[in-house]
Amino acid sequence: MINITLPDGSIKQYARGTTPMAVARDISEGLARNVISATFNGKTVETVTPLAEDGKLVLYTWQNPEGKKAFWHSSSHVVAQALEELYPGIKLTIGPAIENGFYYDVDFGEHHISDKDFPAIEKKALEIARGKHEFKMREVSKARALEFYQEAGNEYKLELIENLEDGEITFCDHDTFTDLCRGGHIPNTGFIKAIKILSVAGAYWRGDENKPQLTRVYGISFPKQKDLTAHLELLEEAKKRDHRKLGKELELFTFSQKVGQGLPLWLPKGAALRERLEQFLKKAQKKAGYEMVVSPHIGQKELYVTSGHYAKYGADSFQPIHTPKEDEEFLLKPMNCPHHCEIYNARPFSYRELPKRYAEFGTVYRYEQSGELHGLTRVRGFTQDDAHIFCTPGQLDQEFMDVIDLSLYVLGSLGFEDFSTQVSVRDPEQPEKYIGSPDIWEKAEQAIINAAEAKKLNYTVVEGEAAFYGPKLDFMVKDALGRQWQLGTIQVDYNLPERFELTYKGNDNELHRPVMIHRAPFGSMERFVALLLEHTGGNFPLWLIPDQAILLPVSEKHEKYAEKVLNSLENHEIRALIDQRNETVGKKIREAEMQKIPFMLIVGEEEEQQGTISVRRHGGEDLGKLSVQQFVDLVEKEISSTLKSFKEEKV
RNA sequence: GCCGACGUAGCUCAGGGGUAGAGCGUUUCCUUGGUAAGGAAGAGGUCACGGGUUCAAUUCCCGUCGUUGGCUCCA
Repeated sequence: MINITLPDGSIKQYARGTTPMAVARDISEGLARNVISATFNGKTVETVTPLAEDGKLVLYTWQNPEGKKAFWHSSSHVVAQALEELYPGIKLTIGPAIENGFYYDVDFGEHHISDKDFPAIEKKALEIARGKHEFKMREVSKARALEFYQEAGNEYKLELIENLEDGEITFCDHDTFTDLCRGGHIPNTGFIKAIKILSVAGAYWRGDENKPQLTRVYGISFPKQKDLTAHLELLEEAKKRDHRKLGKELELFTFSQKVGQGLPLWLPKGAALRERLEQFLKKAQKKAGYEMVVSPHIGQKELYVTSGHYAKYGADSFQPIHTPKEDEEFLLKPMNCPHHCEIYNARPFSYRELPKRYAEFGTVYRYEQSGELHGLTRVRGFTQDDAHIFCTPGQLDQEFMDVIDLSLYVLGSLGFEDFSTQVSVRDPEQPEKYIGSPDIWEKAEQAIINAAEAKKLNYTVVEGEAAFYGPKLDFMVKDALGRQWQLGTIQVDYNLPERFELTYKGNDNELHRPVMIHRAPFGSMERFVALLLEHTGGNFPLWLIPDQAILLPVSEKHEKYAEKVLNSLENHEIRALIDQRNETVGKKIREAEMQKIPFMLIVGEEEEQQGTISVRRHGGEDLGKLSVQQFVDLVEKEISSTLKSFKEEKV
């Protein structure tokens, strides 16, 4: 007999060789029907794997992420079988589960597939799934495994097997299909009731652009047809919220082929919105002791050689700008920090004067590869809400925590409640990727973790994600559809002060190196606006939205009155406009709704008589007739409830 | 940059070897209206660009540019 510990802590005895499925059946018939995956002592096992020792067993259903993983991984086997049957001679490589679904990387050889082929693949895969074929794992010797794929002529699988130890190689069979596989499957293919092939894309073998390019087939599957329908609806919703679509509809920004790809043009409404975001942050930064600085868009190449950016990004950035003078070269600035270092260098500082906090909405240029460009989230010219804090090593912890406060204030004011943070540290395996000595890195990493602890942030540490000049803390925001975005960033930097020979005089009358903090709570204005658009679906917070109210005169007779109301709204700094078109009220309302304007103010005979406005909220709620003053109060109250000032005194 | 898809009116899209269509928008006229589309008429297109095949190309083929889904990278 063996002792099986379940997640609730209970221990049950079973005959040696029992299976997770048998345990599930012992607990309840219902669980047995739903269990699709299990871990034993932390290791993924099949639901039919015999358990030979005491241990902890966790059973998973579709409701658990682990269950979904097994489900999607199993689905990739089924799709792979379908592909092999439809396109004989293709070479399969790897087919893992991903966050939402799975993919299979395939060398299609002579075959070409496009989205027109998806329905046939889905049909074939579903046919296979309906056969309720069991997934059966078996151990295979390395020699046998190599032989199998040599016969199949699949050099990719051979490469995978070469890197595995004899004795740990397993194959998985279902129906007529066999694949090299580590394991973690659902009991049989019959659980898969809905399969959707989502897209195909190129992907290099092992992510290396020097290796052959494979075709990656993305798909997703579900245990119920209605789950697939719901998922497709979510994708539709994401499409509706796409910032590129909304940006066009709401006239915020555009792109021009003539100007160049990846170079956004901000339209008046978008520019004004950006301006409000900047003012909002400037106000908070002023309170937090920042000083604004301004630096030009280009700098001598030498500047970036000193900073190390040239060595790191030179090849991938805009090529140097030459002047009439021989050998003189300038670069479009890829970052603001070198300029700010030189601003710091403008005069000597005493430790009594630190920290210095230099802020600038600095526009930077990076030559992103054309395939990387995406709406406003990945562009070639963008404005960072950048600042660099120069402080003594002793001030670092406090400064870092203050920046966290500022970032939290920014997120709170814009309605992001669901976020986490990530501490990015070195990859210990690749020290050559980073500049600066290991002990300096060690100190910087520790400072960040200390601050995150002190601020009780929900954080995870990720190795290898640090910038080349220092570790960082990133804010990861979940938007309304649950998608993760990387936003503001705070980075510690001991390297640039060294490179630019920054100093301050300490109380010992000696020169010391300051520490630098790079930080950008928005990240970049472009990306932040994109995220806000997708998060809010275009329904920005009232303080930020381009048009807060629109006056809708019932007929031309009431335009004069509408203008009068508009005037007094403007005196109260409410952004409003009048729809003066010769259209019916119904039509004006419909279009104001589609423009997502928060308040529709209907003015007609009655309102003019009473000196009121009829207020309709976006979405249809009727707030009745209000005086202009009552409406102004309403707007002001709503704004002040979301937009508190930074470090507001409690009264 | 690489692989796939796409590029038709200001916008969203249909069409297809014989030089083009819808809805919305826009213009003009009628209508002066009460909480998500009042009516009529008109204007608007070198079918992304360049080449090839063809009697004939917007349609088929090739290339370029751009957009897009990924790969690598990053704010």
